[in-house]
Order: sequence, then C-alpha cells, then structure tokens
Amino acid sequence: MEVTIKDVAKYAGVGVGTVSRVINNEKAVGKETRKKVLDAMEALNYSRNNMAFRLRKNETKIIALLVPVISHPFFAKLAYYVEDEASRFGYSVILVSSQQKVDKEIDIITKIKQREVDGAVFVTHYMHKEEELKGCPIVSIDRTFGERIPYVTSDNYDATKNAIKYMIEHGAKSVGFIGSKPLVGSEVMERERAYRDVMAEYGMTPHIVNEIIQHGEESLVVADFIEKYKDVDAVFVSGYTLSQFFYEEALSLGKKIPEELQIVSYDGIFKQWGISNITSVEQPIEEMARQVVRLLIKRIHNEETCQRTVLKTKFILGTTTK
Amino acid sequence: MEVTIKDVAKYAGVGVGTVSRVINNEKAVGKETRKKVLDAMEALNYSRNNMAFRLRKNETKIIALLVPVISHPFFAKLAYYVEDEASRFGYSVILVSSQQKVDKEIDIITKIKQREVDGAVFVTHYMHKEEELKGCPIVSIDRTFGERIPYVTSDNYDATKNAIKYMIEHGAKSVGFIGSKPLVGSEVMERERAYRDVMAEYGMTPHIVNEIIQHGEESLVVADFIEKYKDVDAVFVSGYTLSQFFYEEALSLGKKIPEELQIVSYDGIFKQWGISNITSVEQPIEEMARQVVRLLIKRIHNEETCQRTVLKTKFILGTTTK
DNA sequence: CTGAAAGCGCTTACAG
DNA sequence: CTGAAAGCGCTTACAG
Repeated sequence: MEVTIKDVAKYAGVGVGTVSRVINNEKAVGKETRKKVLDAMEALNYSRNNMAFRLRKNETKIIALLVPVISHPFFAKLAYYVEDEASRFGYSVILVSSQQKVDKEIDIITKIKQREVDGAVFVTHYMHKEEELKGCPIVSIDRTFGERIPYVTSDNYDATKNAIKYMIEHGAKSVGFIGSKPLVGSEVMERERAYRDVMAEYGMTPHIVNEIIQHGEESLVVADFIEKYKDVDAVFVSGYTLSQFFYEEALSLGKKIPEELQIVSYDGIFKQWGISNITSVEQPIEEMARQVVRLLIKRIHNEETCQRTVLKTKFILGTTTK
Repeated sequence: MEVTIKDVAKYAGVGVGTVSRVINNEKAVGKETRKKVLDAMEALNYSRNNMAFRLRKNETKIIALLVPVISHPFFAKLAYYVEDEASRFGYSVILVSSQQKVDKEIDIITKIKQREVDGAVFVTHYMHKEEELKGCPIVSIDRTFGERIPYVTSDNYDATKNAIKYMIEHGAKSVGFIGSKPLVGSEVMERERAYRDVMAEYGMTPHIVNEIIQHGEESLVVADFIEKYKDVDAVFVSGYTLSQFFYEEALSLGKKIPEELQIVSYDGIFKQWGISNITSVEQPIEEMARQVVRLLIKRIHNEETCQRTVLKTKFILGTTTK
C-alpha cells in the first residue's frame, strides 16, 4: 500500500541502504546516485515511516505533560510553552489531564516503560513508590518527592515573605493564610513556612487554613475562613484557583477590599484573562515551562541536571492591597 | 538492556510466539504454559515495547489536536474533552498550538504521512491544496474546506438569528455586527448571513465590521466600530475573544450597558472563569469535542461518517441585555 | 496448543 | 561511494 524505502530503491535502481543514506542526508553518497534517489522519492511521493525509524533509534520523540486539568488558565499557559519549547527540540507533547485520578499518573509511567513516550513532566501531586519510577525520565514543577526527580520551582519562601511584609507595611494588623495543600512534598509548602516566620518576626498570631481542598469545596472553605477569622484584615492566598474564590466570596460577604481586607495571592494568572485584579506573586510560567522541558530532555539523554531550579517571581500590584 | 519478548521466551522455555499470545490474551494457550510465561514476565519485569507493536499493527494510537492557541479558555476546554474522549478509545492526543503559523498545519499533515499520528482534528483556519490532504484522516470544527473533511459545528445561523431578535424584541432600534472573520470557509460565516437576514426582515440597516483581526488589534477594531456607529444600541459579537474586548472597550468609552448598548456574543466560555457576564450563545464544547473525536476515529478506520454534524447551542442571559 | 520463520519499514556495521 | 545482510521488538500465518 504505502510506498516504502524498498520501492524507492527498486525504482532508483539502488540498494535500500543507499536510499536510507540520502534520506538522512549523509554525505557519503555520489551526486548522481543521490539525484536518482531523490527523483524516485519525488516520483513515488515517498514519506519515511517514522514508526520504523523510531523503533530502530529507540526513541519516540514524544514527551507527556501531566497537569491536574488543562482547562485551567495556569496549566493551559504552561502547556502552551511546554509545547513550544519541546517542538524546538523536535519533540511532540502528549497532553493528559489527571482529573484528580492517580491512575493517570500511573498510565504515564506505563507509557514510558512501554516506550510510547520518552519521558514526562508531572505537575500533579500524587504519591508513588520510588522504585516504580526507576529509570523513568521524569521531571516536575514544584514537587519534591524523592531525590531522583529534578524540578523547577519559584522562590516561594522569599516571595511569600515579601508579599506579607508588604501588607503589614501597608497597615495590616492581623494577617491570615489560606491555602490548598498539595498531596505530596512540594515547594508550595514553603509558603506556609514563610508566613509563619513573618508572623513570628512581627509577633503576630498566625491564622492558618492550609488543607487539601477538593475541587468544588473552595467556596465553602473560603467562607469558613472568613467567618472564623473576623478580625483578619489581610490574607495571603496560596493556590492556583483559590484566590479567585476568595476574592469573590469576600466581596459577596460584604467585605470592602482593600479597606477592610487586603488580599495577595500566589499566581497572578487570572489577570491575563481580565478576570480580576488581585495583587499577586506572579510565577514566570514561560520560563518554568522552558526550563522544565530542557531539564527533561537532558534526563532523557542521561545528562547531568540540577535537582532543583528556582526561578524568580514578580510582585504585581493590583487593587486588593493598600 | 531492556527485556524483550525473547528474554521472556527463553526464561519461560517457550517460543516467542507463545509469549506474544499470552501478552495479547489469546485463549489458545495452555493453562500451564500461560502461567510459566506470566511468571517469567513478572520475574523479568517485562513491558511490551509499543514502538514495535505499533509498527506491526501500523497504527500509532495517537491523534493530533491543532488549535490556534491552547492558552485560550475555549480551546483549553476543548482540549480537555478531546483528550478525555480520545483516551476512552485508547488514543493519546498530541497538542499543538498553531500560533497563526500555517507551517504548524503542514507539520501535522506531514506527521500523518510519516505515521507519527493516525489522524488530526483541526480547529484552525488555513488554506490547503486539496490533494495534500488526500488519504489523511482529518476532521475539523466549524470549517468547511473541501468536501472530504467532515466537521462538527453549532447551529450558527439559527442561534445568531434568535439572539439578534431577542435584542430587538427588548428594545434595540439599531443593531450592529462585529466579527473576526475566519481565513477559510467556515460555518462561522453563517452568523453574518443570519444577521443580514434579520436586518432585512425588520427593515433595519446593517452595520457590519467582519474582517480578519490580528491578535493584538482587537481593541483598535472595537473602538473604531463603536466610534463609527454611534447610534447602534445593540451589538452581536462573533468570535472567541472579541466579546471580552468589546465589552471592556465599550465600558471604558463610557457606554452604559445594557441601557445604552446591549451585547450578545457567540461563545459564553468566559463566564466559567468568572470574567464577565455577557449574554451569549454558548456552544456545547464538551459535546463538540466528543463528537469530533469519534468522527476522527471513524475516519481512521475508514468507516462512513457524516460530512456535517450540527450541535445545538444555548442562549444564556447575562447582564448585557435588557 | 505451540514453535520456527517471515515480515512490519527502517538503519547500520561490514565488505568491497 | 554502494550493496547485501542483520537486526530493532514485535505479530501472525503456517505447520505440526
């Protein structure tokens, strides 16, 4: 059916090896011969079968990107840059939304082992036995499980500290912390630590809710928080989606922002969609994406990589702080 | 290095064919033998190499999804459901953002020909010579190029008509139409036709801007429109991103919405991000995604498909209409 | 029920 | 510079 290298060889009157050589642009081919082969390829409308090619080379040139859910702006943006960077190195990217299911993570590990993809970047947060991952090129964002998974992250600790200090310097008397806690070890936990440290430094009482929040429960948790800590006049919100919920809930509960309540969130992604204008610590999504891809490609080729790459965030003033 | 079917066969003391049969769960294997093989696989920690498998089967079990840009909520949502549906049929999806570059579309066609993917769904709008696509399993959303590309779309004509009539019935005296025109034949063009027909029906003068709008030019085009058609008191906005721009520009130009200016847009996607609350014709993204995937899989297997699938939209009242 | 062999479409030493 | 052959890791008639 499809035209193969054999057909081209026969048509051009040469051996298949020769055809292969001109396809791969090796120089060791006579000018005459090359032309004959090229003509044959043209005439037969030949395209190389990359399944065969890759079987020989033992590489798929595909990486997987696992995010919690692609329809979230943060991950969508990340996916955009991951794909862009990957394509520069000749890789395609398979996208999978974990949808809070651990199976999806396991699926990908299986895909690596079955040579469907060369490696994966995990932005999800599930548990794994170390041994399962042995020899699998995997990199991650934020999460710190095990010693063998390199990851890129942002300066969670410093950025949080600065953001909270900013609110205090602008009049906050009592500041709270609300976050959606990741399931496994993650740099994200540094935010709570930074918060506690600032509270200690200023002799203030910490008011914290930092738990695993299921999708759909956000409003509830947020309302509880606001209810419980009535005298809090500044809040640091940690979590991709949480800040939007917090902002809206606070408004609907009649809080004046920022007069009665200042808000800073980690991840200013929403601004780009014009959704709101929350003062936020903005992660360098593009840079994170590009770095993580390059990290993965190095891992695939068994090159040395840093275990931890920290990128700088930006503090972006919105309308939710004084 | 990696353990192959051969190793398993040797370890179990059987032929490779037999191993293959138990991997593929064929019944024609003795109970004893099966167990021996299973044990060997376990002991050797065998995983099938799917590159080889797929070369034999001549299918990649991968489809490509080409969208203008994945970081846009509409496409992100679409991607989410495309991936979900594809995975139900055992397919992975490679994501690519065309970024307004025609090359990306050609890249994918090449990938199909080179057997890197089994087929593709195109949500982009570029030109192609018919012949290039010959034999390539491709399906599309909205666009109508050629006879050979099946597509799914929404009831553009009817929905637009109804939306415009709604505004007229609610007091609109002069209604305008602003749209971002697609590059190639697309069902999206039906919206302008519907608009013109309603105008004719009510004896109203059409005020139309429907052109190819470059990314970044939206605000300008919108401002021009509002400037030019000062007496327009209702507008139908066509285009994924345009409505948001229109809404904000109108506000910043001091228009009272909906008192002085009613707005209806095609695609209510933004609501889900809480961005705004524009009255809109909402496309059934999930259903479109699932249908388009099933269409593609049929095409891949050379089954008969409808050329055109039309899905119903919903008219969602927001705060931009009376 | 099972093994030996051919073949999927490529690449790559090995000779010449 | 070039061809014949082996091999990547699988599946699948073909015999038995």
